[in-house]
Amino acid sequence: MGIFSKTCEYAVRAVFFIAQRTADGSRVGIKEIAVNIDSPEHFLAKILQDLSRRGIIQSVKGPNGGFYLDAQSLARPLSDVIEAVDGGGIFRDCGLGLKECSSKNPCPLHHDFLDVRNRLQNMLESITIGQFNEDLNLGIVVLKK
Amino acid sequence: MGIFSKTCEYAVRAVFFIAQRTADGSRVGIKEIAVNIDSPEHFLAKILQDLSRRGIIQSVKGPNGGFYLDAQSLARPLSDVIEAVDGGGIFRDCGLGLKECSSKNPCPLHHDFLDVRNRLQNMLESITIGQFNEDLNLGIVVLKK
DNA sequence: ACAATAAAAGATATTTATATCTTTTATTGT
DNA sequence: ACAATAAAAGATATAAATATCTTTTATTGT
Repeated sequence: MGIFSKTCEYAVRAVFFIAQRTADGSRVGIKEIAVNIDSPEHFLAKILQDLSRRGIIQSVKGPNGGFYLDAQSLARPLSDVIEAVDGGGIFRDCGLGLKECSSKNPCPLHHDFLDVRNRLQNMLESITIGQFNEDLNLGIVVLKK
Repeated sequence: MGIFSKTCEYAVRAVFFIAQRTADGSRVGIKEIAVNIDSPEHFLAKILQDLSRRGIIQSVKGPNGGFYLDAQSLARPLSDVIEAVDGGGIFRDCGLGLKECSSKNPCPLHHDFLDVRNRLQNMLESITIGQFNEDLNLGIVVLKK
C-alpha cells in the first residue's frame, strides 16, 4: 500500500493523461487512457464515472465521445482528485488512527504528523491537473510503468 | 485509510504502550494492551506475535509472562515498526504507483513526493519507541480514542 | 508431576478494495 | 429512423485486509 489507494493512483494518472491528451479540445476514450496509464480498463471506467459525476472531469457519450477536461477542471488542484477518491482523511486523520486526536488531546505523533500532512496537503493543493501537460509532451515525466 | 494500515496503527500504539507500561521491568499481557489502546484483542495478538518473531518486541509465555521491551528495543526508531508491519514502501514507492519511477524516469509528482516521504522517514527514524514514556505517564499524550 | 497462566499457532469468518463482465443509455453521422 | 459508438450503470468475481475463535506450547509456582 502506498500513500494513496490504488484507485486513487489510477485516478491521478488518468486525470493527468486526459489533461495532456485532450489539450487540443478533443476527447479520449477509456481504452486509450487505460493502455497509456497501465491500468485495468473496466476498473478505471468505474473510477472515471465517479469523477465525472462529481464534476472533476467531463465526458460525453457516443461517437467522438470520451473524456476531457474543461478550463475550470484543468485549473483544479490535484488535492480535489485525492479528496474525491480517497477522501480527505490523509490530510486530516490521526496517524495512529485515534478518532479524537487533536492538539488538546494529542497522540504521541500528533505534532510531527501535522507537519508532514500539511506539507503533503500544501503540495497537492498547489499542483494543478493541467500543469504537467508540457512535461508529458516532452517526455520529461511519465505516467506508466 | 490513513497513511498507515490499521494493522500498523495498532502496532505503533501497542509498542508505545508496552514501552511505558513495562518501563519498570515488568511484563504486560495482551488483554491489558488491547484494552488500553482500544484494539481487537485477537487481531492485536497476531500483530504482536509477528513483532516478537522479528525481535522488535520481547515476550515470555506462562504466569507473569507477557510482552515487554529490552533496552535495545526501547532505543529502536519507530520506523522499524513501520517497516516490519507495512514494509518500507511508504518511504520508497512512487506516489502514483509506478514501479520504475525514479529521478531518471520520474512521474509528475516525483520530486515533490521525494521531499514529503523523506520528511516522514526522517521523522520516524528520529523518534524512538521509548521516548514518550514520560509524556504518557503525565497524560500529555494518549493512545486510545 | 501438576495445575494455572499466557503467548504462539492454526483455522475460519467478515469486510473492504480491486477487478471483470454484461446490459443500458446517450449521442452521432448516415 | 437506423446503425455505430462510447460512456453509464448494474451485476458478479477475486484478492487482500481485518477480525474472531480454537487448540497448542512454553513457563511458572505449588
